[in-house]
Amino acid sequence: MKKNIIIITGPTGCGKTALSLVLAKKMQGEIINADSVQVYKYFDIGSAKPTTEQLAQVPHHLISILEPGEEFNVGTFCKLADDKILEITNRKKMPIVVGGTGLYIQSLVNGLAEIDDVSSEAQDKLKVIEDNIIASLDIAVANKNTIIFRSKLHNYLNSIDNAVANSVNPEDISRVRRAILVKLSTGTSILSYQKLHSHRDKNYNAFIIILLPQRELIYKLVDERVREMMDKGFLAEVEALREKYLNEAFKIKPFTSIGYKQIMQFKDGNLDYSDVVRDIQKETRRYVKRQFTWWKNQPVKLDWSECTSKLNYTFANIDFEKIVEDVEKIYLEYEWQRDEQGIKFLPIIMT
RNA sequence: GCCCAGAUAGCUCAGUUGGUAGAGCAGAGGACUGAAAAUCCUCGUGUCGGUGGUUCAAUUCCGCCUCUGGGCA
Repeated sequence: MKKNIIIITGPTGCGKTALSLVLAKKMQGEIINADSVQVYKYFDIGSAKPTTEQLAQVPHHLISILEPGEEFNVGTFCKLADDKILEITNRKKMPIVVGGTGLYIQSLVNGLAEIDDVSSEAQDKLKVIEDNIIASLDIAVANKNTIIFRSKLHNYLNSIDNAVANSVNPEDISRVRRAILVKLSTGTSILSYQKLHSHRDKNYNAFIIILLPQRELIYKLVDERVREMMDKGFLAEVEALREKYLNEAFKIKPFTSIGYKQIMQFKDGNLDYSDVVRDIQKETRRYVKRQFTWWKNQPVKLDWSECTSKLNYTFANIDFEKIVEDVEKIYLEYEWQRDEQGIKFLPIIMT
């Protein structure tokens, strides 16, 4: 029988942490982190990790488990989270997955195409190919951010895997690279793997609580939160990490995330101090927008059962105890066994 | 009070030798199957400050008015 899990997600800064603590205490839960930056050690302030006091209140998993240079991706997340869910369930506790990384949650619930890890040979080969492209370009455009570089890489993909090349935008370097790597490594097109999987499998009975603050409200919360991060010493945190990793920094993934990226640019002298806060706020707003798009369309696209309930609150006098009471009632009313999909979606609107 | 320069998209501005306009930023919508806080796609109608005049036609030329800078008394 499928295991029950509760998931709390929503845009950054909407109160997921606060809600998760209250819910975990009430339901004998343990929290599993589903945030792609919080898995890294030392990236604390900028990733808005729960504080030490908060971490002590309830058992937390998959937070600060990696050194910054370590590789991590959706696949790894799913494996680790699956193990934790099993472990927690065996302890007769409720697994509560909390985080804003939509892809992680989707993949945990719906599964992931089964593709072996790409070989290091494939990775080396891609590197050689990219270096050759760079070498063939004029110095002025010999940069991986240029359109010309990207279109040449896309041409290469087209030569080894025409079908994916047609389905991927040439500018979309992440997907172009991934497609090349899979083809080089396995000899099979990534499209074949994806077709085989097609998001049909459901791994858990998942009760997905999604916090949806009104746009203007969340933008205000985001602006405030960025200012708070600066007050808490965000600059110093990045400065210390920068000194620690120096020339390696460009290889370290969490440095490319919002906030860390801008402060690094500032420290390199490529961004004025007056623009740092403004830029971080702006990028966070855009990120929030992407998260909205993701969650707005995900249930329909993945054929999740429609939400039968919806909760509304005003943020000004928000009471997490009350929310948890309401949430628990809905959760208990729900009869998992009778639901074919095993997925329930509970939006919480905040105005 | 006088002189000069402005007033055009939410913001900063470009432009129309007279035929009702377009960039950047901000913003909005979307995609997403092992880098996802990543990566990428699409989207610009606004009394061209108000008013009167010249003209077939005015945001554009002329007059007056209002406001905003700067200068001189």
